[in-house]
Amino acid sequence: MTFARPPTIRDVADRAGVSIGTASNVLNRKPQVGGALREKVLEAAQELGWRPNSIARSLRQRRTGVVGLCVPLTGSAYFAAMVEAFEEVAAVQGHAIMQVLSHSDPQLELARVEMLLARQIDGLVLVPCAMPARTLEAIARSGVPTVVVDRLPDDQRFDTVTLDDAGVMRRVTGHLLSLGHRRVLYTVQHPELVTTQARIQSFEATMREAGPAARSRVLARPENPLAYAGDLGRVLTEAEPPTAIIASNSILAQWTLQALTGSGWRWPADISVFAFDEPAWAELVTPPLTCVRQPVQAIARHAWQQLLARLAGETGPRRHVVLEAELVLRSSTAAPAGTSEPIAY
Amino acid sequence: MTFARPPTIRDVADRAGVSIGTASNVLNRKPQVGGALREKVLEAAQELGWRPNSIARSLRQRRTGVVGLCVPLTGSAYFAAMVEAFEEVAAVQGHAIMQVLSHSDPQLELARVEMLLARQIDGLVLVPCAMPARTLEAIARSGVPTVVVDRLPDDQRFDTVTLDDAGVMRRVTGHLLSLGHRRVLYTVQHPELVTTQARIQSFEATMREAGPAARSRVLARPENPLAYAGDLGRVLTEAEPPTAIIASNSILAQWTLQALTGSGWRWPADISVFAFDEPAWAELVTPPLTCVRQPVQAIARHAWQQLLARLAGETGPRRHVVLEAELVLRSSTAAPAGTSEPIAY
DNA sequence: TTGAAAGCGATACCAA
DNA sequence: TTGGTATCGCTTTCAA
Repeated sequence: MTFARPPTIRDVADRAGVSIGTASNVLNRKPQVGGALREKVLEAAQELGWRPNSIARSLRQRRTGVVGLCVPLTGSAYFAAMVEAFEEVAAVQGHAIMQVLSHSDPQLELARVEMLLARQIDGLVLVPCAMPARTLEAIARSGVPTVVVDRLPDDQRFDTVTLDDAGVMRRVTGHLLSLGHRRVLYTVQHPELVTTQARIQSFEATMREAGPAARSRVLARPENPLAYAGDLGRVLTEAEPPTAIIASNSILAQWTLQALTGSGWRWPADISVFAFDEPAWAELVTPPLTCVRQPVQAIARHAWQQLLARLAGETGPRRHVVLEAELVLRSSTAAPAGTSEPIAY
Repeated sequence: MTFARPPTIRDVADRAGVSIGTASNVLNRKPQVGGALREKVLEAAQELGWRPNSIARSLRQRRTGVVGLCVPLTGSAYFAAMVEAFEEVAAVQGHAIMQVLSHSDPQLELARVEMLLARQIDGLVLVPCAMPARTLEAIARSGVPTVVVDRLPDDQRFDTVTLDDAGVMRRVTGHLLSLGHRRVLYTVQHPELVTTQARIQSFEATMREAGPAARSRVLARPENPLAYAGDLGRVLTEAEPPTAIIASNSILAQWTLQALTGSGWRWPADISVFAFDEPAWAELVTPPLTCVRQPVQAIARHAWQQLLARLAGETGPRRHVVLEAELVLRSSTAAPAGTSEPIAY
């Protein structure tokens, strides 16, 4: 059995008895093509089972139709949804997505993004990790159209699509305050993220505005569920423990509920729980989880649209889209035990 | 501001005063390269900020270093983990992964895979959807080394890595039987999947062996959580309702618990629940969920290793790896109410 | 060792 | 309209 190499456009042209230029024109549905030869070429291509070699095409056209996507991970519901959203919207126009994971590590992020750039991606969507300076520089130098998503709101070198973190956090905190909470704990995994910092600031400012009795507190960078459970246990057994917890993502939300369950605390009776992200299990736990539903589809749609505009040659100033998130109030938040009276907020 | 096109290897060669062949040799760390020129070339490349154009390289070498990955979706914990596992193992050797989603639709699957093939991927990992015949044919015709994962155990055209579905189901069913259950419901989303069929057969056979009192029942193809809740409610209010449910994946597990919660049924008091897949929330629900932990890492590792062997030119007969899964017994399964006595199994 | 030149498979321009 | 040919950026013989 002989391994014939896949037929090239030259084989097709030969078989149809035309030049390869003509064959190319036919096979790319160019208008200037004659009815007679047209048939022969298509027939020949059909018979030979010709498939375009998009590598060769990419080299010549200087575009690959591939868009890079770099996210920290896909295990979180949030990023998984984002990846699916991009895949869907990309396929529509025949784009392919090459996805890499940074594992929240600046070095890995840089390496993976450089790999994408070397592969001549036409555009890039980046959800940066905490210290993305070198990555961003490499991207800027490359000149590849890029949309930065979800973190890093105002870099003037890139188009961005972000959440209104401060605004969302203000509403989240406000909701807890209005329930009567005055001591609130905010737990975060990556305090260095711009996103996180905006949230922390907004959290603390909002708490301050609530008056002198309000105590805000931040628990940062838990290593693993066990260590986190330990930290939480310590905080919750202090003299004046928090009466509500805000978890900064679905992983921390999970760790939080696990820790509470493990120690026999109940929510919202012993402590209210509010989570950023809407995990799949939000309605499965009892009582169900109050959380922030981030507009993943809208993020993907805006980012893609912006990227397409740049790919089409749009050269205007950088655009910064800021989206709002929705608070989904369920039963894991309630007035703290022994509340005097709720306060309108 | 002028947009200089990125420097090519020719620019580097010119600047270093050598031929492009020599430059290429230096930049690819070929041994036959002289110490004097070597420095000059590297310096020139550095100064110009030269980056290899891997499209050009791919065209010449007839390999891209890209491996395609086609999975039904990434929303499920199982596939998300699989994607991460592949990404990790691929990056080690400088391979890139181009991922597409079939959304469990044969047509989409075919289209996406053909796109991958047109892009000259070196190899492919496919988790096929239910009716993959045409996709498989296209792949076989293309000659691209392919590993089929997780479904389709014995196709002689491809290497495969699968679970021992029959064996796992036998153990799952056996566990329920040994707890004393005699009426068991198995709910599945895609009854056409070879995997599912193997599970169903094994389920029914194992139940039959348990004697004439044993009743097995399969609920197939629920459309959505609501319809499923309706179906379940109907079955559970019959004269002799099942005392245990086996859910075929984490999505059905979620729907099941939601339906039970919604109707006020409790597990395992009213009904035991056993799930294939280990969702992130398995330990978050109360009581925690008994489930089948599938060896995702091992699957990815085996598949990748097999693919690398083929890429390296190995031509032996097809290899079919079958892996075992682990039963994680938690509290959502227990003896049915009013059991006379458990039966060793 | 180094250089020159021939591809890789397609597109795009220009002449016929 | 069609054909011939240069070209995309790089690797890889093959001579020198």
